[in-house]
Amino acid sequence: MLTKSSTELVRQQNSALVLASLRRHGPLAHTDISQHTGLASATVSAITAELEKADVLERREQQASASRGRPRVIFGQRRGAGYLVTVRISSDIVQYSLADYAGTLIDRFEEARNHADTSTRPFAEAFVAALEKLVSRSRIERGQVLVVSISSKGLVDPALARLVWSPVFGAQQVDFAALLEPHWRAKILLSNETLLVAHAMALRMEKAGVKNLQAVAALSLGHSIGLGIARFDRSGELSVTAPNFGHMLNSSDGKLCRCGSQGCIEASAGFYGILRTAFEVPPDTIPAKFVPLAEMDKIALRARQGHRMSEYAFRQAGLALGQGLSRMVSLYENMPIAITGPGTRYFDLIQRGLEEGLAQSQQVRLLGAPPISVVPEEATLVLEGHFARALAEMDHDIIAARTDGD
Amino acid sequence: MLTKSSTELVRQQNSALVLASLRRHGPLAHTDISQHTGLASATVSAITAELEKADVLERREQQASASRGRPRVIFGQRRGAGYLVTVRISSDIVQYSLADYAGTLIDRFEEARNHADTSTRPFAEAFVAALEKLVSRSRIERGQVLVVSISSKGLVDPALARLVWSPVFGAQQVDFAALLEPHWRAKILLSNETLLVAHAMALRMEKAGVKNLQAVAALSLGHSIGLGIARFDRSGELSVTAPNFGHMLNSSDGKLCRCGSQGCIEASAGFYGILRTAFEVPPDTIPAKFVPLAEMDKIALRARQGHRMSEYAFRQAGLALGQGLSRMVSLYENMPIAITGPGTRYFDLIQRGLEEGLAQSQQVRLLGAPPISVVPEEATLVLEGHFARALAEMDHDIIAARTDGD
DNA sequence: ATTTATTTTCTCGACTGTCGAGAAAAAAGT
DNA sequence: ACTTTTTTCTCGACAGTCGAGAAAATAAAT
Repeated sequence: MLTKSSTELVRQQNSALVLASLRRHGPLAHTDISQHTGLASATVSAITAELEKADVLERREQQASASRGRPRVIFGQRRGAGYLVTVRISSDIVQYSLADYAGTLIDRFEEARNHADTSTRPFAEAFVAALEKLVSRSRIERGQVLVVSISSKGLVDPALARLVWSPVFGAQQVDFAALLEPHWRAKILLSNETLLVAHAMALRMEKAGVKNLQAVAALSLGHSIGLGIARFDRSGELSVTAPNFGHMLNSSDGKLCRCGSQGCIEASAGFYGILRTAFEVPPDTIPAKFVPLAEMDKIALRARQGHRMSEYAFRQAGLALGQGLSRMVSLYENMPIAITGPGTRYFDLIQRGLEEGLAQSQQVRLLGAPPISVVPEEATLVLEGHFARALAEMDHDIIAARTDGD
Repeated sequence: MLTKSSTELVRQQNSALVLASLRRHGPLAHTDISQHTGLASATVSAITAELEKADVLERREQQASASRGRPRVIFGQRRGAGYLVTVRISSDIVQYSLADYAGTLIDRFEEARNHADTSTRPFAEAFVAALEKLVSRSRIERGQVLVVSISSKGLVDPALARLVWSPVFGAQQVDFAALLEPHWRAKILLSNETLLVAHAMALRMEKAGVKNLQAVAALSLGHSIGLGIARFDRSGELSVTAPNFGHMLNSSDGKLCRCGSQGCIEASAGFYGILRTAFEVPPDTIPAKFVPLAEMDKIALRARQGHRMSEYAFRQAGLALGQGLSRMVSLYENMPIAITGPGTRYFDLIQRGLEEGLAQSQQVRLLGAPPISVVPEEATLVLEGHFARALAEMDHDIIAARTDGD
């Protein structure tokens, strides 16, 4: 159902527009805001005045005025207007970060994960304690943290902030909302890691001035395989999803996946899948859950030296990925694909198979293969996505609160 | 990029809301409009008055007033405010319809297709002539036709109104916009047929009061395989797409598809694919382009009587469909699936394989199989979709024109 | 030191829109 | 004829955007 509009909503939308343009371009003067948003100067005045009174924006010192004329007043997000916490859960570590409303990092630390421990209880306790440590170390009230943004690989229920299935905990669900509910007023965002990568890539490409950008996909290669899709919807907003790509059915080849199904993409293209093929382990057995990168490097070295089975394993991985991506573009549309993750270091070995797999579908033959780029620093992208999403969420919440607040 | 908002846009949105609620519920009185839209009574007055003056709405005779009190004034779309033409291109016939702005059918006829003729030229000429016939027979000016909505199976470029790939013309593209450009001012909409089915199903389910409806998929079974996905986006608007599902890669089994690729879903589940398997024709040959329904009925009969290879052919078709659908829900989300088309009459033979294919993916095992319903009358759904989309388009255009028109 | 030019921000009135309340209209019941 | 009931219509208050021009604040020129 469509919803009704009103003059108040107009203000809300335009306020959001102002905040968004400050996010995109950094602190700006009145004139620039007007230009970037298309709003009339008078409107910008009204909005900035209101946001300034609400302690959301603050005036920044302008740099030595190069030109003559009345000096510009630079507006920027007020640092103390709120804080955000990001939690990046990866296979071996958990990284906690604290940042302010302007997006500047305040504190960050990592904690090692205990692989042997597959139950969620100790993890949950460590998680709550780490958050406590984060705020107390920086002398921030829990109440000032407006958003906690958590990311993990696996299948996520974003609405309920519940981890449905993850490589680490399997089907043991983790309910983050319930964990923080009692003591934290912050909004909990739980995102698939590769979703954040896709989000960050979309923003990067938009900033780089890519024309007619409709959608971007991110593919993460590692122990597990992740896919994120970011699409600009009709209203120009970015809507991102993390499909269950790694465990999408690839082929009825009987390769057992650690999820319990057979023939998942990950069973061919995840690290353990590559290792299994390279060592000719029977496809119905699952090798060690976590394959050390050094081990993968060894296989890659052999493959590059011409060892047949190792080469074959990587090519099969590429094939599974290419076929999966061909299905993705068949079901969505052609879009640029960014490949990240530790697996990118084997891209030379994967590429041929990947292209072969892509070329097998009509969509690709008709409209050409999607442009593929390799962006190794996954962690950076994940953090970029965390910040972008959390700050946008804060902006929206603050604006929404303003209206019905007083 | 977000776009700025203004008071005029508010009026536009709310006018659209009023027109949409009239579409959904039929002619309504002031009070009902206010209730359905959530707009204040005064606002409804302002909007209806404006639309009435613009000859978009008209007052209808109210039925014998059952209750006392001031009699209601019923508003409805004015029939003559514009006309729409729908063209349904199927494998054997082309159906042309003419309807008015209120959505009532004025004229309809069908023309047989010549199968032997695979060039687009004669088709294009017949198409233009049929449209001419449609308006002249009903004494309507070409200029009064505001939308021509065309549907076909195959791959479509909705933005350019160009048929990119179709079962009939293959890669020979048909540019409908160019065909009508010189003489028609109407907006040309070109949609994949199953996209319209998905749209219609979404509206039906919404009307039936299904709760938490996020998305609906329609799967059309016949000579070719089509899929439409309708999703309600954040703003509550319905956005529908027609992925290239029939030619999505299913399996590297070498089955040649008529599109030239190998292993397409259609190569297993299209009528010719089923026939090929049933008759044990080598998978690298393509049987007759159009398999008569009578022929398929015969195979189905044999299958139901226990003939192994026929049974197997249908089960393989189901398997390919089920695996494809499992990929669809992996890449999108779980959603109700409506199956239509002539192939539904063999659903009993397909079902087992379909369920088997679906169950092979983690997504389905984790979140359950999507609810599947069978809705045989495909043509009805296509027309429903045509009308819904064309009328919505007209509503939007009329409202948009109002603002910058005077 | 004062004036002028320039650039930016701020302010005012006109306009468009929504909303709530209550007046006006129009029919049925008494 | 009067009352009741239901619905539509109208009015004034309020919220928002916009264009134009006033005001502010600085550098350059005199």
